[in-house]
Amino acid sequence: MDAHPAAGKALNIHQLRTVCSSCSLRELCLPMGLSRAEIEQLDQLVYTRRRIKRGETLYRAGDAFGSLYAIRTGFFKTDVILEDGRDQVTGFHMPGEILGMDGIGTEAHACNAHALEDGEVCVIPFARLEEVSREVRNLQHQFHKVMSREIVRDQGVMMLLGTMRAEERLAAFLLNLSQRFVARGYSPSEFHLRMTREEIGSYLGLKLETVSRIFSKFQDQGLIAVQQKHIRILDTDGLRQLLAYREV
Amino acid sequence: MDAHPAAGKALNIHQLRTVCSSCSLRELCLPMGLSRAEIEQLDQLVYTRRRIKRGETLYRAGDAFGSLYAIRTGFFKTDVILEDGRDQVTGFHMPGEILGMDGIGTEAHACNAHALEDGEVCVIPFARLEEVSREVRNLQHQFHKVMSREIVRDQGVMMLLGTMRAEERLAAFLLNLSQRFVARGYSPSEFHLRMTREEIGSYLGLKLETVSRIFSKFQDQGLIAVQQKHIRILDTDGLRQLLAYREV
DNA sequence: CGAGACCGTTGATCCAGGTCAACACGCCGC
DNA sequence: GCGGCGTGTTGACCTGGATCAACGGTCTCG
Repeated sequence: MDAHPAAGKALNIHQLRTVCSSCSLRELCLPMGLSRAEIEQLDQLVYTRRRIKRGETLYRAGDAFGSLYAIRTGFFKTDVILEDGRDQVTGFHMPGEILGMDGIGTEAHACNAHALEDGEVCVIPFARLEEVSREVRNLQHQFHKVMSREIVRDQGVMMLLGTMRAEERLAAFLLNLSQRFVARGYSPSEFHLRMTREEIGSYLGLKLETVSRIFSKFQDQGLIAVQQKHIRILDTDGLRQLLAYREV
Repeated sequence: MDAHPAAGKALNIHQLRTVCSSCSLRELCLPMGLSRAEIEQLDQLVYTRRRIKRGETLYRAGDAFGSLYAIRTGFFKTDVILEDGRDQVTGFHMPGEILGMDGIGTEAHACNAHALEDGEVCVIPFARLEEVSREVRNLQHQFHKVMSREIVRDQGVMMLLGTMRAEERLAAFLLNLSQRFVARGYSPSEFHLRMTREEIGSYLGLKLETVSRIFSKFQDQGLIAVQQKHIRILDTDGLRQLLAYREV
């Protein structure tokens, strides 16, 4: 801690830490592809952060929609719950990803977003985002891309749920996580699962016992090493072949 | 046919038929909620139509993305195909719905869009849409809502594929179609399925035999009357209860 | 209007994954 | 350090829907 910060420069350390232009995730998040000047315009609208503790919700289905949230740190899940209690995890979300776009259409959130570990999000007031993106062409386009990619991601999940067998689903899940960890500078082959077997199962349309069994099977086959939530991928190609493999 | 159209007024019958402001779907489609003046600005960018014959594709996965498409007439399906040939129908689409948003993120389409019957779409050049929506606040917002609703729709499909049993899936499917037909002024209880059992199965993550069997079962139970592709819903509440019904 | 290709239905059988049950292993607070 | 609870593993068994197979209906196009 600087006892005597140089005047001016250090004045806004807190703000500096808060803005997109100095954020280490800017290459993954909404500012992706924007120029320095454009990111500075983004800075003007993203000035609030929110800390979420593990187990807490960022928003719930039915909550009035007002903002999007960019994940800064922590791991989140989104889910939808039916009246009868069945729930479907619709996604796991990492730093740099945007949450809350489900709320735009109806002014109310359609799903629940939970923190799987303590984390922090940047609050992006949506009306302001629309305002600024009317002026910053690239921001507008970038935001459209983010939404579009969410639609494509969802199609991938449908494919997984609709056509794949249990082993393929798990393999696809692990490879997808691995890829996303790499993009964030983490190891592609060794990571900590923040979610339970039940949550993985819900996401993949499987029961927790099945998830557990297949992890054990993959371990027996030398594809991965599992120790509770700690996963090490030993044979990426082997996992890939599980996906590619088809009788004909 | 007017042999002697009144001068002036009839000059642009073709154009009149082409613009959003005189389109009967404007309450469902992109112009939803826009003022007369705003819709006229939309007219300036939507001036091309494209006819698609049954069985033809509107676009294919990998095609360069340039435009969105608003369905004017006809029934479409979108699907994703894996290298090994398995395919997943990701949606069935009716007049007033927007196709192509999957392409924005990567500049290339991520799925295939096929016409299930002869139809016509309005071509919406995407760069122009972004341009105009930078000027027309409500158009911008409306477009964001359309994308958001697509995301929410996808979450519904995930729920269906991930947590529902075969009968529930079919019941949900029929109720969803019924609802969308009503919104378009058609009968809620009697309609023609444009897709095959196999396509329904693909969408619902079931095999065509299962779809066929459950249709027969629903018929035996007096819930619906099926004759090939012609469906009559006899007991809407009965179908709803299939969804609501849970052991606890 | 007749042949052939789809498309849909139904029956018999099979099996992937669900269900139920027991137990093991952290991890927490006391 | 101990009891209890949430989480994960594994086994035995069951079942919903897949698979395989046969056949009937209907749309299409020459």
